[in-house]
Amino acid sequence: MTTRIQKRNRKRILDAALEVFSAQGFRGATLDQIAAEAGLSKPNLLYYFDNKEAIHRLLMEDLLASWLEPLRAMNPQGEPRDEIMGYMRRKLQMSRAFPRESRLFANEILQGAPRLGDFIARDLRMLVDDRAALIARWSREGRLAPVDPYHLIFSIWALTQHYADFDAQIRLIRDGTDPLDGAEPFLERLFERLIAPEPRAP
Amino acid sequence: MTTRIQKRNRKRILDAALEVFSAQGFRGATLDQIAAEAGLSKPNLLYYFDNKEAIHRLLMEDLLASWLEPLRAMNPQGEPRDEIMGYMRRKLQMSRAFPRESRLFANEILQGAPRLGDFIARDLRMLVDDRAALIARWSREGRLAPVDPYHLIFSIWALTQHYADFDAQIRLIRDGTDPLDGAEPFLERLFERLIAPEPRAP
DNA sequence: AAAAATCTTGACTGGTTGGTCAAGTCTGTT
DNA sequence: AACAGACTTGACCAACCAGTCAAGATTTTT
Repeated sequence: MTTRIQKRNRKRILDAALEVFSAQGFRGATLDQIAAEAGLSKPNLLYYFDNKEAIHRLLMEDLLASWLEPLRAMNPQGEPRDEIMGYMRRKLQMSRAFPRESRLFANEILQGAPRLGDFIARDLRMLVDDRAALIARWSREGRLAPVDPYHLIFSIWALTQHYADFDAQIRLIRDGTDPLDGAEPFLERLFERLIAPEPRAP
Repeated sequence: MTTRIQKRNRKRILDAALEVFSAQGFRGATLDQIAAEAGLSKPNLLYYFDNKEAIHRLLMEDLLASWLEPLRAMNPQGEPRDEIMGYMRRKLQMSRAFPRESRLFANEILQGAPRLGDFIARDLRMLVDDRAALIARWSREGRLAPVDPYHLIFSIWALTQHYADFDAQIRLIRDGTDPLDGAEPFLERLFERLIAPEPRAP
């Protein structure tokens, strides 16, 4: 049974850990930093989680579901262009709402995916293969421009996650204005032009 | 005066440090890892560099020049579409030739640009502002499609660097094939379609 | 109110990390 | 060969780090 206090403190710890791990990576983060950020003592942290690894693992597990969902939500029965634009919009929305989660994921990949390797090679890969096949079919049917489906998916990842992962850089260049200002119409146009099929020869 | 041995060992150390820093970030990397990677003892490392910070700083300084150059090489007198496509191609080439440098930079930005903040807010920003103005002019003159110049530059960064920074992920999904396979034609097409001006109304 | 269960922390430990140093080895010059 | 300067390293140190523990404080249950 989990008490009221447990709920509150576990949440505090995970939020603090997300802040620190997403900025410093697993090795670069310390329990002292996380404890300070959470407003708890270090032994108290370890009363709620077995060790540093366990905190990180839980964050990762929470990440996984939300990471697959937008792509999984793509509907094979839908209108191709709406489905792809919808996926792009959902990913962009996630970068806006969960930038730290995006950076946590980026850190994991930069380090060579030591903890998420299995998930990526199995779950994510299966889903991507499936969606790539779907997009390839749509292209073959002339409902999308002929386009490499894997690179299309990667380009959606790259463009949407960039706004969260490189937030610090964009802020410094654009002098504090929200990095995502104007991003949505720009990306709409970009992908619209990329996937719009040429008018068919009669 | 720098001797033959100094030259060789400094290079070894910087190469090893690039390997470790780009994968672990500054805080996550240890001198022992770098020393092992370089095939030298730790005190020997510190015979050639004052401290950990100094090694990292030198890597960063080397990075700066090569980071600005492709954008600086954009020619205001050139043909707009060639200049933008050329810039994209140069950036992609850099991701192919220097993936570790790209990841080193990504790590720095993920951490909030603690060491490169000044450079970004001053040098990079000035250059980007200048090129953005150039692109805006080209758009106004009808030589490019009307497009937000900042987001155009960011999209080139996002798409080209993604192949270096998320290399581990792409490899796991594409089962070992070179992540950059097919990337160049895909990006050519993407940016070609994005910036091609609509035929003018007569 | 008192007992039980839960929560909190100061003080500690063993291992790691960045960095020092004195003593030794190697290399180039005469 | 012998000397000077350059290079290398084992042994060490203080600070930091993940994690432990016993003792006390707080909350919940009876």
